[in-house]
Amino acid sequence: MSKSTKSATPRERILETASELFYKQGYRSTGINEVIRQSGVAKATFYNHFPAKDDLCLAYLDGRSDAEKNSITAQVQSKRSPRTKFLAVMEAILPWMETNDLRGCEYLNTMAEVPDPDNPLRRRGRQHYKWLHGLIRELAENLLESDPSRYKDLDARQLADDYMVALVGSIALSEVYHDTWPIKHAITMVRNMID
Amino acid sequence: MSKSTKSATPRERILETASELFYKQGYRSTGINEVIRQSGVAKATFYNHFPAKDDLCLAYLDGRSDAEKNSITAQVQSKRSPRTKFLAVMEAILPWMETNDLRGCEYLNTMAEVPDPDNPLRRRGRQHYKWLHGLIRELAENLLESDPSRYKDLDARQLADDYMVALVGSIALSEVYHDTWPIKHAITMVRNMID
DNA sequence: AAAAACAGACAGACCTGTCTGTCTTTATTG
DNA sequence: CAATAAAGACAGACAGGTCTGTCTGTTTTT
Repeated sequence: MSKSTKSATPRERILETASELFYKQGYRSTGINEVIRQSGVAKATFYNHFPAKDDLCLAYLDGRSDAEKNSITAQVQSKRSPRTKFLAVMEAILPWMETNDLRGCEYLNTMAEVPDPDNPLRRRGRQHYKWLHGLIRELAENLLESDPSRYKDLDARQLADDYMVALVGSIALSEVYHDTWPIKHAITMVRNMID
Repeated sequence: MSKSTKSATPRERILETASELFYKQGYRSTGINEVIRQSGVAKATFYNHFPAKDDLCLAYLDGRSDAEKNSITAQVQSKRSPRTKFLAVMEAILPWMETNDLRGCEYLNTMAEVPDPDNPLRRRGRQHYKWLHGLIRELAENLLESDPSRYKDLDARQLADDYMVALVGSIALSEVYHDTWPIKHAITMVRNMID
């Protein structure tokens, strides 16, 4: 048992430990036994909650997805204008990445370890990115409608696609370079798209 | 033994087999025994050429890097104008990705499995992307110098950074969506950067 | 004759998942 | 409230398989 995870339920302890380890070390590099040991749980208890390792990974991805959705949604709502709401998504990436040791996106990393496109783990990644894409698309539409004359040359769909490419590219590149400059750069890219 | 890999030397057979398997299945998911079996080589022979599995992975990444460098360089040189040379890099990604079952970039995928930033495998990824970045930067400078009045508002450095973010983002996204639209989209993005 | 490739047994560690049995908590009763 | 029943958590041995890497010895190539 590692930290102040004593009061939580076994399932929570397992999931919390696994999320950390899967993210830091990768999915395949992290063994069930390591998760069990660090979460201070009996093996039977573990398999009672998660029939197989893949189920644990699914729970990990789902948990992260929910947390990210809540975090991003909150940050968008905290802004006033359509313009600042639009920019908020990309701006949220920087602090998130900085607190994560530049380990990149959990979905991209997991997908790299799971080649089969039909694997449920991969579906989760697609789902999450489709959600993000939809959100950005929506924010783009709101922005364009807020000042049609100014943004008459822009198309919401294309704008959202541009946004996604820049966002994902900056995350992946920052992992490659182990530096945050690509994210800072992508922030200005997104800003230039609409200014 | 799988294909027409009989005439090649054992080392070549090993490397060719491993490159396929590592790329398709991932590094950790591919066992040495599988490589040995499929390349039709004795185990002692394998360990005679590659002291450890990581050495094989390094050779795999280096081989791919060289091949990509040659391929991209050739495609750039086949173009005439600075503008088409500039665009050639991004345009080269589409056919490459299509022939690869949208499995994405071997460096991004491998780096996801190797968390330690100082691991030599990760260094290789950084090296390769720095090379690519340098090439694009050079092409950007040539482009800007070719018509200073037209491109007076552009900065080569920033242009190259934009380019890299779009390029990497489109590769990662196309793996997520298992579709080539992000790459096609990034091609127009790059085009819009200079037109 | 020397170097390299072949074939494959083997060691030791690690993996996921099962199983047995005990202890603790929680829920349901009288 | 108190006794008991049921559910869940604990501890850890164990099975069966896979992993990397070593080693022995034979055959082929140079």
